[in-house]
Amino acid sequence: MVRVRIAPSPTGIPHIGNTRTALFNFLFAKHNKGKFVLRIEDTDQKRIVKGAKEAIVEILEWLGMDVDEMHIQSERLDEYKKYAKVLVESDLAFEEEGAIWMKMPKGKIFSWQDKIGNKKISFKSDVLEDFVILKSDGFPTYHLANVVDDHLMNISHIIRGDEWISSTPKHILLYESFGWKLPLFAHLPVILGPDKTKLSKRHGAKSVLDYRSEGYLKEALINFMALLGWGPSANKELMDISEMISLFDLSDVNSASPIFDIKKLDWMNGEYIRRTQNSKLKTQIWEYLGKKYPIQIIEKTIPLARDRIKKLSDYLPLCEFFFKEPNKYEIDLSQKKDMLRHVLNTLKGLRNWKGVVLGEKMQKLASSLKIRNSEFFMMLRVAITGKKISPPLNESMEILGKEKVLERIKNAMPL
RNA sequence: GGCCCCAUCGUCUAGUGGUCUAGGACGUCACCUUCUCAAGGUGAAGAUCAGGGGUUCGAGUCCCCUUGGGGCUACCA
Repeated sequence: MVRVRIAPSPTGIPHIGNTRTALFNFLFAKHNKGKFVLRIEDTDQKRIVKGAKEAIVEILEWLGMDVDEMHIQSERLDEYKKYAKVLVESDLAFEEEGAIWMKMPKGKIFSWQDKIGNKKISFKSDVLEDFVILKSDGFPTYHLANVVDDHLMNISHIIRGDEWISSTPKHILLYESFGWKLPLFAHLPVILGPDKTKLSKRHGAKSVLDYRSEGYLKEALINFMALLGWGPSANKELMDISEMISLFDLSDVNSASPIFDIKKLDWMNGEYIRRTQNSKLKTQIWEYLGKKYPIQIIEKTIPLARDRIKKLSDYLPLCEFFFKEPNKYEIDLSQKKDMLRHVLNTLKGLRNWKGVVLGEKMQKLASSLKIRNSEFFMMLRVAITGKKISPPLNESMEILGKEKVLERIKNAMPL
């Protein structure tokens, strides 16, 4: 029975690095029809950040990584004390200054076969030192709590970040001292930032919640994280979660540290937006914007916007003119008064207010005014939207409606 | 400093001794399409597989060294 766990400490909001570790655990568990356990490692009281635990749970829920069990270490203090005592009684540990220390034996070699890269890693015990397993405040250190819990919770595979490699010999010592069976270890290479150093809050690594509020889709984020250090042999890129689950294999995980490149995430997010059904995208944008804009108008604009946005947050800058009048014009229209008047007069008499019809009319008008199409449309675009970049004008005018279009052209004409 | 891990286009990667004068994706550039911007289509540039030694008939793929990068070295996790 495969049982894996993620063991975050509630010292901050998880970023891409922690979350990818969770994802790999999740994929591995599901692929093997095993269990996915969440264990909050809140054994360092000083570093606990309020709300972090809730954020961890929220992120897992948002991404759809449902946990089968949840444990909290601070509720299990008796357990750790009990096992620390066992070690003291068998003379493998000792007490000093209120803390309990594990004795590091000499002349031993600790080694294991790591599932990432399928390589043997070994450490000489002589370079290691005695270490604290129970702190003087009564809380265990990571090493003790981790080993005790992983054993008690029947964890079969420990899939965690690379930064734990140097601690693994300590954990092996503990397992051996208790006479417990060793789990399998898989140490994931850490994700590096563009500066090639470890992704961390200190380096401004954004929390996963930040990505959500910037308008990234969970499907895109998951897909992107999965590809950081994992290359399915099929060489597939765009995959939904069920495909990832069926393809996932620890032996396909790279040993080298990947660098986080947001450009590819942006592209992927755009891909996912383009694959989202109109009706679903409409709701997502409406909710993303705090339900403040009329959903009927959003709905009409979706076909025009979907190919033009990479993130949900790109929608408003592109489509804001549908909801309110421009308050400035990106091009000076002061020399265009005559032309705008022509447009106004032509449009006034128009009965059939459809994009195609508008298109034909405008083309004709442009040629009769002897002005290049592109120039003509640009003038009109700025007059109506205020901007040099907008969705296609004819369709936008149709959505906006005759009344508003006429009004805007009028307002754009300098006195 | 010590110990450990790592090394294929700018980035994510495919590649597990011969089919690799190294494939795909993002990004970049050009062209097509076009009312702007996108999207889409076509194409291009971009990696002497970090460097040097081996092993082998043959190495990106195995071994060693060097270099570079990263991690750990707390009564943090």
